[in-house]
Amino acid sequence: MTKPSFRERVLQAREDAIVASVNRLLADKGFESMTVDEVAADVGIAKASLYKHFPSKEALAAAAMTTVLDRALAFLEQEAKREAAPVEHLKAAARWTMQVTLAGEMPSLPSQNSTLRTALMQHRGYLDRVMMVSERLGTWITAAQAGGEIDPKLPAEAVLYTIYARACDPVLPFLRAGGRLSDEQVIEVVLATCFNGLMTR
Amino acid sequence: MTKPSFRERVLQAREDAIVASVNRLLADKGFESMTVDEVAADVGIAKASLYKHFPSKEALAAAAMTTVLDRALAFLEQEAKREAAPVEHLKAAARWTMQVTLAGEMPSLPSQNSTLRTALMQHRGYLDRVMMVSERLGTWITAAQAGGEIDPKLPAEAVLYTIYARACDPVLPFLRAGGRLSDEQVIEVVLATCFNGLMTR
DNA sequence: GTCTATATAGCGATAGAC
DNA sequence: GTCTATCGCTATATAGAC
Repeated sequence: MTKPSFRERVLQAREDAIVASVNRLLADKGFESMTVDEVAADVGIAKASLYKHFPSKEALAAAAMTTVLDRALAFLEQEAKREAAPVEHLKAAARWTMQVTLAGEMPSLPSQNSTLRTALMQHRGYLDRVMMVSERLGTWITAAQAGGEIDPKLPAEAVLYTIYARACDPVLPFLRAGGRLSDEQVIEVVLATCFNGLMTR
Repeated sequence: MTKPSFRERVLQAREDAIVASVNRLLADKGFESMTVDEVAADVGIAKASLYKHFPSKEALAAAAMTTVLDRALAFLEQEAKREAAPVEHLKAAARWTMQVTLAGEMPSLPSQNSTLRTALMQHRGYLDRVMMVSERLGTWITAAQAGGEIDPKLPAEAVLYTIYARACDPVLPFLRAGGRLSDEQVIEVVLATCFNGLMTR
């Protein structure tokens, strides 16, 4: 790990700017509707220059998703140090996810048979990070089910997917559009329905 | 309401076939990835013929969404005749929605700033049906909250959106892809997490 | 690596014959 | 109303000068 040269650092900064733009546009319009021209315009460079950094639109998106996963891993690492019951860690993870989503920084997953999906499935860095996040959450889920906080009758993978799904929950933007709740209130409502259910306890 | 001629009936049948294809393709790939050429090929007619029936791709999708809403209204009407607690009606509605989704017959909503979304917002028939479905569910939600079955502290619109959101819950296809659960089991698991929450009761 | 300019392909929509 | 053929546009991606 040698010290990066000035030239390398300015290049890295540019790539960070690109990824940030992609992240936002991806969250706002989705992969299919986002165009490379838009990204270039948003970053403020020529489209051809983009392709010197990333070989394809899919690679662009994959870099954005990978970056978000790195942010998630950083958060989870901090959260793991906190003293709390496993289910509280899970709630914190879901809350973080929804905060990122409402902040417009959560690139929407490739819903179905997209070219992006096949590209991601071959992207080592992406898959590795998904695995790491899943394992971190998985240990909390197992512990929470063993302790009876999370319903032990639920398949663990169902719990995992349910938490993941908060990242693209359409209830979040809908409730915000209603205008009667602040972003914080929206998150607490969805968090409550997620962990407590719709029915009265 | 005069009896339709033979010619009218064969035309209606063709439009039904078109809508059915659109419905499936929309559920499978989403609006942006679905192409009009695909629809034409799937129906087995020329693309130009499609445009004699529907003036645009958006109109095609709107017709599919409207048809699904009609199916939903028909189901809700039957469900309303059944003797049951309000919350049971809501569960039945959510279950029906998920069944349609897993059957590949639920056109995915326009996630965000799509051209489809603006088109739907000007489509009278679509908006009317959304209103009717929302009102039907709304009365059950109000009754269930008054009776204390659904948590009265939750905003009614949050309950409504949460039930709507089962139509595009990514947990459904993910759990199915896991291969360890039948479609019926997948639905019951998601239904349980929706109404009971992740935590043990 | 950055730019301007262009290649190439696919898409929504239409023209016009039958 | 159905078809074949095509328009017009936009998108991803690249060539080539600097």
